[in-house]
Amino acid sequence: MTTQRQRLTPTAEPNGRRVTILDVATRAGVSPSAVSKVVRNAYGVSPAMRSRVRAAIDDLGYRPHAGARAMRGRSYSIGVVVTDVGSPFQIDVAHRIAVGLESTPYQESITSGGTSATQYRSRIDALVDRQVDGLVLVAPWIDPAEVAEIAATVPVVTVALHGTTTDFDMVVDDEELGARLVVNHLVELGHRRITLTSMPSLDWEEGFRLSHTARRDGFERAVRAHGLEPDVMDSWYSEDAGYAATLAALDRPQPPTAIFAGADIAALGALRAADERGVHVPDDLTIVGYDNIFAASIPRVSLTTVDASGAVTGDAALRLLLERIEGREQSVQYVVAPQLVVRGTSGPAPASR
Amino acid sequence: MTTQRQRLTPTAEPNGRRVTILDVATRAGVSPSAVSKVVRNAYGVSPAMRSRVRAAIDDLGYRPHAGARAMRGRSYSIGVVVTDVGSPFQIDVAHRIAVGLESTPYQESITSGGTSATQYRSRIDALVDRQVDGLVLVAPWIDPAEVAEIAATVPVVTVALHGTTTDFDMVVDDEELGARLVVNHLVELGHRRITLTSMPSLDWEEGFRLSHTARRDGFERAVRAHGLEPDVMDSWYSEDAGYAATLAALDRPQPPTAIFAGADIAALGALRAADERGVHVPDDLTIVGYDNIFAASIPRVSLTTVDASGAVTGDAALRLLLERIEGREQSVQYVVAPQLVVRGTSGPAPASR
DNA sequence: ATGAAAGCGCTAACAC
DNA sequence: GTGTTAGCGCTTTCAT
Repeated sequence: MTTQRQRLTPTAEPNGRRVTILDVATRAGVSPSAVSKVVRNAYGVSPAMRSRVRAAIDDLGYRPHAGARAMRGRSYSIGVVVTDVGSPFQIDVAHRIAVGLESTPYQESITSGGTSATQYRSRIDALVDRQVDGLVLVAPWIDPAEVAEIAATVPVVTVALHGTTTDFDMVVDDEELGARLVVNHLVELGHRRITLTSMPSLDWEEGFRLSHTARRDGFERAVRAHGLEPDVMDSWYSEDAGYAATLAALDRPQPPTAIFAGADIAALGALRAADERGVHVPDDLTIVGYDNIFAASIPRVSLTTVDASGAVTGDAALRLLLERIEGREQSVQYVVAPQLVVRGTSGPAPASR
Repeated sequence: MTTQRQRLTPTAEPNGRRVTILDVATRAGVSPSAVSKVVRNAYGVSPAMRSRVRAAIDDLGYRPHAGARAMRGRSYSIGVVVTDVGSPFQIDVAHRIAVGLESTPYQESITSGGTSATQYRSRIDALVDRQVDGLVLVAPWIDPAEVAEIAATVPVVTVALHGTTTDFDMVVDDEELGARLVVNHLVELGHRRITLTSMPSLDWEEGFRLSHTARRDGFERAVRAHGLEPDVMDSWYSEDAGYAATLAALDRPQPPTAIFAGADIAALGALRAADERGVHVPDDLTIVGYDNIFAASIPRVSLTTVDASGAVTGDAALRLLLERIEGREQSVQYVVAPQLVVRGTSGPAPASR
């Protein structure tokens, strides 16, 4: 009880001043550089000194000033930019990174990318201003050329950006495969008229593609492989758009027997459209999503979908990033295989007459 | 490790060095402090100088070094700690803060609080190390005494922490009122046997309460106001727990006619239990949740619930925090009224027929 | 193995 | 209104 126990706030000094490395050095009777070495687990400290310094650190409740560290060495923070905080996959990825970082000296700083490419870019810049030691960009909306520029300054790992580059690391769910799994599933069930509701590709998507484009490409390829002609409606990944697209599809003279909504959120809209029209799912119409969001698992919804495992993706992204920070020079691409999750909204095609 | 990196933004510097305030000053033919003033929109700069400096900044693509700024002045970053990234309310709050910050020089840094009080605390500490100018703590799991300590160092706004304090600002959804709205709704529908499934309170919750405790208190009070005896089951806010609690309640000799699940996620479990048992909702059993998560709005679910508006809450929290940073000394409590959202899972009590 | 000293990029006094 | 100067707390040579 005689010594200053570890204070919760770093203000063990008599005056309210923040505890600095100098205070610790004085207390331990060593030099500031010695303390610095201990803090960073650097080479060249005797065990004796190490323990004395550690004790002083505890006594004083010393915590290194991140800004000051960032000026000379590392900031020990890594930035994560997600585009859609409403996406469970993206949240999962971010969460896994946060969890994985717990056993490291790093801390994540998550930010949501905003609604435009400009905004997205400015978020990244702000992170770079904060001297993040690395960056994970989930489903980046900006031109990969820009990503490459950024990657020249700081290690970058992209998630859900499809393509090939030597400028940064990438982790992708194999969404072409995911789409193929869906198509195969549908064809096995006897479906021949399958409609995909998708999203328009972005301008820069040559060489690189975002999720929806990869899914569309995978869909078209898989459908053709079965000798069918792909039917794709340009829509959007939203509940309303899925609803509208489905109504339009059902209004055709020859409506599809299966709708692959491209994303669960759109599939929910499709489901609503079918329910309202009195079209029974899956007897009259099969609906499949992608993403395996939480709502898809609700028994009353029971949506057949594709699971991309944000956990595996997040783990991989973090590992790649830390490797880069440690000095790896070569770029790496990490591909995760998705899984089909068959639930209640998919069934045999209605007997063709 | 030290490969020659390319520059991030168009810079006139020949080597890859970062553009500093000195470079800008030289380019504009002024002093560094002048540049600093322009950047911070500080007082005492002539329009002529301002525009020259701005031009130099643009030419060079200068961006202030956040760490260096943090050493002398502000870090221009504010920390947001959420406990549950799966909670749409919390995500909403964080998102609104991010959006609100867009028109300010500040940037948010969101972090998820982890699964224990210790972890939660260490996340906060890491944020404080980064010299955040302010902190928003959403549903903080740590003892309010600790929050007060932190608030002595940096402005703090808590969200969803019920109580009174002069040490920090609070934004709360009036969850007692929310619970009362639910009870009144149920009683009006003729229900007399109403069961609340809730969560155990934390140790420190005397004087302060977290959401579930406030909801429980509100429930008990409202039920008594109608001359009934409160029936509360200790459970948890999860799908499985809601499921199990509902099965247990239905197994009673005198099962309830209405279950107030305390949270939507638990209500979904309750719904599953009822569906599995062949108990029709709402004819045989009414189920009500709280939070208005996305899944509650799906037509096939159509859950009656209470909406707390994460948007309004987030806006308020940010406003309060910025006021504090600007110098307000007095603490403020901001209470948001929730709204009952009546959907398809609530109906007239069966017993009264 | 340890410490002295020189900055990192910026802001805030205080000169002019 | 503008420039000069002195650090903020830390890491990193480079002595010893």
